Formats: sequence, structure tokens, C-alpha cells
Amino acid sequence: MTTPRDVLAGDARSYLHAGDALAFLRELPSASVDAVITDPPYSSGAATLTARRNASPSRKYITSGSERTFVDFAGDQRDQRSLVFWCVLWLGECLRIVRPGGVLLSFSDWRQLPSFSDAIQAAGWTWKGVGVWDKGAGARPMPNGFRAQAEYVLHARRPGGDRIDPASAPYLPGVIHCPVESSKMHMSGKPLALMQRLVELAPRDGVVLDPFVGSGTTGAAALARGRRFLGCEIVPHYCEVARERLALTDAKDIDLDDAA
Amino acid sequence: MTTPRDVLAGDARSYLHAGDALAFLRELPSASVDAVITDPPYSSGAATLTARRNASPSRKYITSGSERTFVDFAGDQRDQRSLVFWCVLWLGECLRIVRPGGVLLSFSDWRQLPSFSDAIQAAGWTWKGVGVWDKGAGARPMPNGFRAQAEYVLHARRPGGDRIDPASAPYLPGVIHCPVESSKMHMSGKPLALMQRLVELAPRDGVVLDPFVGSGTTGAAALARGRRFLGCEIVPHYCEVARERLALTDAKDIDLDDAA
DNA sequence: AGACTAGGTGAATCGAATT
DNA sequence: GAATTCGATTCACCTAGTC
Repeated sequence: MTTPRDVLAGDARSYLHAGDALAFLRELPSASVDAVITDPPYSSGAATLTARRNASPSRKYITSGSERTFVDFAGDQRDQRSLVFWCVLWLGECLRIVRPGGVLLSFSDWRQLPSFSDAIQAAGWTWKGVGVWDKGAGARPMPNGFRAQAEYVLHARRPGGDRIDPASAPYLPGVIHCPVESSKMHMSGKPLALMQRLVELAPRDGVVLDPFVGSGTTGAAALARGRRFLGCEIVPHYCEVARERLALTDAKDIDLDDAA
Repeated sequence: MTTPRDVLAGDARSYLHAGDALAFLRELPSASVDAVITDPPYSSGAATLTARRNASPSRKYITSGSERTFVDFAGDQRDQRSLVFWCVLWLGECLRIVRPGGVLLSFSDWRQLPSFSDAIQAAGWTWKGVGVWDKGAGARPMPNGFRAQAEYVLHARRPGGDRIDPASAPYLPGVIHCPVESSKMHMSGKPLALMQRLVELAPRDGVVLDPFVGSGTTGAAALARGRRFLGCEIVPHYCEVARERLALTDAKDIDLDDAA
């Protein structure tokens, strides 16, 4: 039976926990992982609190008339204030778990970006910047306004750590153009190519932590790029999906060429 | 002598006020313009509070060793709290001046985006979304992070107003790719092509208001696209630059084809 | 080629407040 | 009064892709 310690020790490439993120994070040792890369539930998409509370994610995000349905994901019915509070909790645990100088990448839509940036800084991280995921012109157009075409990656760092030589440091573009994949396993699943760019911020053979695994794209990307992976997912269905994906990627030959 | 009233009445195409923005805004009549499109000073780009306060914009933003120099612009030495407070003041005046249903577009960098979104909503606007200006890979790279490649356009609307028919409504892309112009008159001047896209959110022959004119790109874009323009600039040098630009564009044949 | 980019970093410097 | 902190400030140097 694999444990998180096996991954941290280098005896295993990946570990996926089935259960609540906060409980899982509290069991992990301090300063043990290199990067936290995750896509938390945004709790947005509905105008009013009651609409947010009542609607299930799979109903409120899917265009009416769409034939596609998804299994609901958890933690998506919080109001703004409790969302921030909850984020400070898990972000604080992540800060403890990541090593000094370690990196955080967390997805957000435009609506939650200010709240997430507050939570990140309140939890003790140093906010370093924002990356833009450009989904392309396939996204939904908006009359009298901007097409909902971008999602944002908040970038932060745990204070401390050794200075990194700029010459050997990874460089990411500020805007990553990557069309949304049509055959997604999770309704907010991110393209694998996108996540493969992001995991470059973790050192090779470093450990990437994702408390909200979903369909497991972050884990698949991490393993494919030669990083180790620790993940957690509370919904049994997605946990199973991610487990299969990780097993598949784990078995495959990995591509260690960062210049690709 | 032209006055703001002449522009509002349709007897003139543009008016530029030399002086403080807040004082100018307070003199404008309520519900009289169609859109506020502006690029306020961000007060960012310096590590410490005193560095922000003391350093002049032309020194803190320009690469040391660069041969280029710009005349300093005003209002770039506020700390975070007073920046928000000051924004609420001018955004509140703009809300009064714009007609119900009228639009606000305000530039921001990643660092001030949360504060600006707070100020916009505190002033009474309804936040509708965010547009991304992608400067392309010519922007400066960041070791261990995202290239500083994007700026953001906060989009808001004054509550009320008539419903707009989606069929005749303007649609903007969520990410506008537009490299920075090499021949900038102002160190933070925006490309004319970018501003021409943005003024499409104002109706044809509508009035666009810009409290922070700078080198006058918003005004030039508005006039070129058949909109009228009201502007204000406190620095005499830039006021002169913008005045010449507006006169030039005013005299030229304008391009009314929004589909271009 | 070469200069440019609404930058960031760390070392060196300088001043004021504290011990 | 001299030594020593701390903080603010300046300065040199770095990066990659575009024009």
C-alpha cells in the first residue's frame, strides 16, 4: 500500500487520497513538497446567493439545452465570505507543507480573482503575478462586453528559500493560448498541454501537490513531465477517474525534455 | 471657445480640459455621457511604500541603462489604501456623469486589479467582466514565473438603462492581442488599435469620457471611430501633446465602419 | 544586430534611531 | 560618544522574444 511518505521519499511517483482536502493536508509533513498546483471550486457563475446555494454545479454551468451532463463536484456552494475563509484554511496548510521558496499556482475566473488574491496573501503567501489562460474564440461571446475567454492562474511563493539563478530558472509566457478540449472528463477540466506548461515551475523530480484533483489533469501533467505527485479528491467518481489516469501515465514513458 | 457643453450638445467633437480630474468631473452634468474609458495611474511597480512615494514614474519603470526618457505623469505615488479611496472618488463622479446603462472601461495591471474592482463596486458600478490586453512576447520575462505580458481592462456598467438587443450589440474578444507600439508619446501609452476596439462599446456618435488623458490615445480612437470625446489631463506637457493629436484626428476623415 | 520591455533582485550605500 | 542595528534608497545586472 502506497502512502504520501513513499512519494516524498521517492519510493513512489504518485499518491491519490480519497477524502476531504483539509483533513488530508493536515496529515502531510511541513516543508516537504515543491509546488502546489490546483484548480479549486470557484463558487461563481450564479448571480445571487440562493441561486448559488440551490443550483448544483452541473446545472448552473452548463448552457441550457446542452446534452452534456457532469457529475457534481463538491465545495461549490459557498458565498463569497465563506469561500475566502475556507481558502485561507487550505492555503495556510499548503503554505506549511510547501518548502520555503516553493510555488503556488491556483486557477480562478475573473469574478473570484480579487477574493483569491486576498486569501492567498492572508494565508501568508507572497503574490508574484497572474498568468492568463486564453481559451480562444470558442468561448461564449458576451453582448456589450468581453467574451468570457480567459481564466487566470494566480502565482505566489512561500517566503524564504535559496536564490534561484535566473539563467537556469524556468520562464513561462504571460498568456498561454490553449483551446478548451471538447472531450473533457470533468466539466472544469483543464487541457493537459496547459498543465504541462505550469508544472515546469516545479523542479524536475520535485513533488507537486494538488488538493482538488478533479479528473487528475495536474497529476497526469506532473508525472508526464517527470515530477512526482500528491493529490486529494473527495468525490468518489472523480477519484476513480483520476486514479486510472495516474496509473496510466505512471506506466508510460515520460518526457523529461523541458525545452519541448 | 469650446466647452464641454458644446460636445454634449453635438456642436463640437471633442473638448480637453487642462487640470485636475476630480475638479473637472464635478462640473460635468449628470447622465450626460455614454462611456468612461480611461487608464488611471496604477501606483505599482515599486517594492516599498516609500519607494513608490518618492520615485518618479519615469525612473521607476524605465530599465536602468535605457536611453529613452519620458516626462513624468501625475498621481502615481499613492499607497494601496489611498489609491482605492481616490479611485472611489473619481469613479463615483463618473457614475453620476454617465447615463444609466452606460459603460466603464478602466485599465489595470495584475497588482491593482483586486483594488480597482473593489473601488469600482464601492462607487456603485456593476462589475461585468475583465478584458485582457495581450502585449505579446515582447514584454519582459520573469524568472520562475509568468512573463509580465498582460494588462487588464475592468468592465463595468451603471445600473439601469434600456435593454440592448443582442443582435445589434457590440461584441469584444476576451483577449485582445496587440503588441506595444514602439513610438510611444507617453511611457504607458496604449496602442491606438487597442483603443479603437474598446471605444466600440460606446454607441456611434456617443460621448466618451476620459479623466486621465495622458497622450490622448483614447480620444484619438474615439474620434477616429465617430464618437465624441471629453477629456482631462493635469500635466501641461501631455495636455499639449493630446490637444495636437485630437486636433489632427478631428480634421481627418473618420472611419465609421465598426466591422473593420 | 541591437535596443527595447507600466521589472525584479541583491549588494552596496547612506541615515537615523537605538544600545 | 561610539558601535550597531534597521530601513530606505540607489545601482548594476539579469532575462527572452520582438521589432
